[in-house]
Amino acid sequence: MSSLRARQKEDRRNRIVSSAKDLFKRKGYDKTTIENIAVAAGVSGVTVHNYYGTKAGVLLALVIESDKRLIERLDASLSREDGGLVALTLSFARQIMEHAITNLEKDIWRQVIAAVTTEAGTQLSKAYSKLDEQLALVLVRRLEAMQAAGRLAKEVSPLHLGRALFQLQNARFIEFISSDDMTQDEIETRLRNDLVALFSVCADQGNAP
Amino acid sequence: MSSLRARQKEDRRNRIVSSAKDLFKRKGYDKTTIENIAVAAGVSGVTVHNYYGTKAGVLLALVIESDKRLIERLDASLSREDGGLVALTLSFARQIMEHAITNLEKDIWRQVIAAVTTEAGTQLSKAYSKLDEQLALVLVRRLEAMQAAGRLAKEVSPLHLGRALFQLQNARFIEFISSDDMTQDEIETRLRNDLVALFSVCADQGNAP
DNA sequence: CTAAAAAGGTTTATGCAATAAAAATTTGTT
DNA sequence: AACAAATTTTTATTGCATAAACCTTTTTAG
Repeated sequence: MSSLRARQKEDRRNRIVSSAKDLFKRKGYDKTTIENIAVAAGVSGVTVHNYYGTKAGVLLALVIESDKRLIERLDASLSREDGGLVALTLSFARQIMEHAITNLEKDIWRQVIAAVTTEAGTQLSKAYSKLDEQLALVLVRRLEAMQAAGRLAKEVSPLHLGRALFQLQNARFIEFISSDDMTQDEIETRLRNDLVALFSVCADQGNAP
Repeated sequence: MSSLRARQKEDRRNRIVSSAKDLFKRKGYDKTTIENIAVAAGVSGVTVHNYYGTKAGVLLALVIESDKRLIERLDASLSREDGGLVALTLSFARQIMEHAITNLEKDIWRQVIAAVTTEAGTQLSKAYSKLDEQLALVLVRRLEAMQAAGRLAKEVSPLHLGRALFQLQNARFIEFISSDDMTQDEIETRLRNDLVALFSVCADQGNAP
């Protein structure tokens, strides 16, 4: 059962987040104040703080929402991808960048990245990290499918490979949003270079002296 | 020639940064105010802002100093490393983590990471990124040496491989400082898993359908 | 050597995020 | 209907960040 109180709270949360999203897009992150958000949502500024801790917290909540949708779309879309590992990873990266820029400006994404690290340990930050893990698992599932289809050597660990590829993609994604001048194409090139270089190393070279 | 003005300015910069380093270590980052730093350095609070823009800017300046020293030590130390790629990368990662925790607390490093992304485009942020590039080049030089010694296949690009390995290491480093509970050993394990998984993929699997 | 000019720092003032404590309101219960 | 509990709003404070006016000190030029 959901009491009136619980429903009202949920309602306020929704109003705060959607007001914030609206204002962030219209006025930019820096120019919108917590007070602006509070007024638009019909609550007091302190309540916004009580709910989300910081202004960045509100932003994080909003990003988490839209990322959940991304994961579903990505999972469906990548299953139609039938190239090699490089193509798969690049497609993965491209869709994430696409999703990012269609939703928010780069400078707002920079705030997101910053918030995730400074607020490490908070609920929202953990929730965000969890989504990252789920994104990595989307990749892992594709690798498992490839392995089952005999297009990936048996001795490779899909889990570890998927996580590694995700880390690499994520690092390049951060590079992408860190500069307004950086284009998607340039990032794709860099990521491709990473992958080609790594895959051109054979296992025996990696380990032995 | 350096005019009196230039020398005075340099002097103030030094006083600000060293006062800040001292205070950050003694009181922690959050507890030290810009005003504290200013008083300790014998300047006004606004001057600290004029010089470094933000409190995080002062922190960045201080980190850049100590990172320069790291690069030199790392370059020397890695040249004595004679294992495979995995061993090389792990040694690289270990020394960076070691350097990080002996200099500053994890929560201060989180502020550093956040500052680099939010202040993207500023002088200090660019300077930091440049150091990252130099760190990557330390790795690249080692790979070139390995290739020359015939311990790395001719078709591999040391530049691209070095950058890829650096990105991976850096992503795991950020993971390391993002949680107080995360140990160096755990990060090493994760990085090793990344590398082993990536190197177990052969070039033909990576590309073709 | 002195006076104007330029450079750079300080003072002063304002806006906003973040936090804490007290006060007021509303919901839930007996 | 009145009381108790939960939750929000009010009110107040600290500190980061920034802008503008004001001074001091160094340079430069006569």
